[in-house]
Amino acid sequence: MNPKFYFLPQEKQQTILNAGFHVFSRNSYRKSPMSEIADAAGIRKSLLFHYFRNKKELYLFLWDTCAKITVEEMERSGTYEQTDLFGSMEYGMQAKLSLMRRYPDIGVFAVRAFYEKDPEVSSDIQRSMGRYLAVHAEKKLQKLDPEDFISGIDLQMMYKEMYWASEGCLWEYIQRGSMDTDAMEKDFHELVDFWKKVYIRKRQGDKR
Amino acid sequence: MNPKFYFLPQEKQQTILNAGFHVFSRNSYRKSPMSEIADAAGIRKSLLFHYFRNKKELYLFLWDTCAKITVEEMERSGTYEQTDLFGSMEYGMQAKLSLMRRYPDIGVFAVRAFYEKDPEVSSDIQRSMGRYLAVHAEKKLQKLDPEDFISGIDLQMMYKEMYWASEGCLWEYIQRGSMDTDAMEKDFHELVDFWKKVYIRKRQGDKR
DNA sequence: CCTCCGTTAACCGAATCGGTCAATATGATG
DNA sequence: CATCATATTGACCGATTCGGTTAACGGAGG
Repeated sequence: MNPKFYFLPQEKQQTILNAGFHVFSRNSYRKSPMSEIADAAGIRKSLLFHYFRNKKELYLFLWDTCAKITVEEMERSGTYEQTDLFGSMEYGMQAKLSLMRRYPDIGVFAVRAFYEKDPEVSSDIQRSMGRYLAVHAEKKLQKLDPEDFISGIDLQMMYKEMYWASEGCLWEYIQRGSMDTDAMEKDFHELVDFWKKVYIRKRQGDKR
Repeated sequence: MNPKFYFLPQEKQQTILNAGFHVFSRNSYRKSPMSEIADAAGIRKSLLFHYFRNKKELYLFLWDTCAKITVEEMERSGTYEQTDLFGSMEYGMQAKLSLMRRYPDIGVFAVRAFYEKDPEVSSDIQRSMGRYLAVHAEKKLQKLDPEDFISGIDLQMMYKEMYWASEGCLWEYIQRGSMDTDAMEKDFHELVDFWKKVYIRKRQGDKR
């Protein structure tokens, strides 16, 4: 990638990145034309080729950038330091939302890239994935105290259910095409509120 | 559409339909080549054009077929007659699963077609949608008796949460690319079980 | 042998693809 | 104004792919 790209004004860089995320998130690698990305970025195709030698380079650059800023955002938000389940859930959501406000299509792009089958890029994606695959939050489950939740509840199932619900909510917005992050934030917040009310054990002496 | 298509053996019809659902569900209308569909169906492109005059005709035929068999399956399964919320949820899921066993990509196809923007087909899709848009299950909510559920629960939120969770679960399978309907059935069933345990009010004198 | 018909190979013109490059626009400097 | 470096573009290329057509193939039945 041409280092001159980094000297572009932040805003222009972001526009180009978003154009890439957008097109690659809606089509497979092979069916994502550079021309379409250039159009979405408001520049000419030739300029896009000026910054990135070829399509593959742009694609992998987007993938790396995606991983980089995701990790940055997660650390910045303090999600990892949260010990409470619902707290970390909400923090994680906030991080995701803040990311999606700057890069609306980054989430779908990441998923699609991860499952991309095209031999021209799939191996590179999978290889670099090994580096980024952090020890996922599943560990959280073992630290949960059953006494904090309503009696008899299957904590693993609860966690899975919560995960699916938030993904399903996200999916609804994705399908619609418009990424109204404010509405999403509201929905997510209501979800967490609902979970708290339903799943948390009410102890005698608790306020509320 | 060439009426000869109907005289094909059921199995071959289904193979062609599935090939169409598959390709159109993974790419936009414009980026779904007829050749790819023919390949997926195991026939030559020219034969595909023998049954369907052009791409648009095939696409709209798939859309109509999709609507038709969905309605059929819903009626056959008896989902509409279910009065109990979780019962209708489970019946609906079973109907969806039975559909997806025969037509693995029909669900994603339907969603994608509904949001398709290409001017060559979007207007036709939207127009015919008006005919199929049944009075959705949302009415169910008003018939629910709050006494049946744990006290203080927001029923609307509960319903929304359940919907999202099932969609999120579905999404996970879609992304993975493989439609393991048996595993899905297991997951869905466990979900409903979980909901029942958590949301239903336990009355004194209830068995279990 | 012929006829019928499902099926195909070969082909067509147009469009699109990734990528190149000479030319132009822009802006700073002297 | 002239000069020069840099940012950006238009025009172009060869290869491929697209939707769609058509003549011919090949097997079954008479």
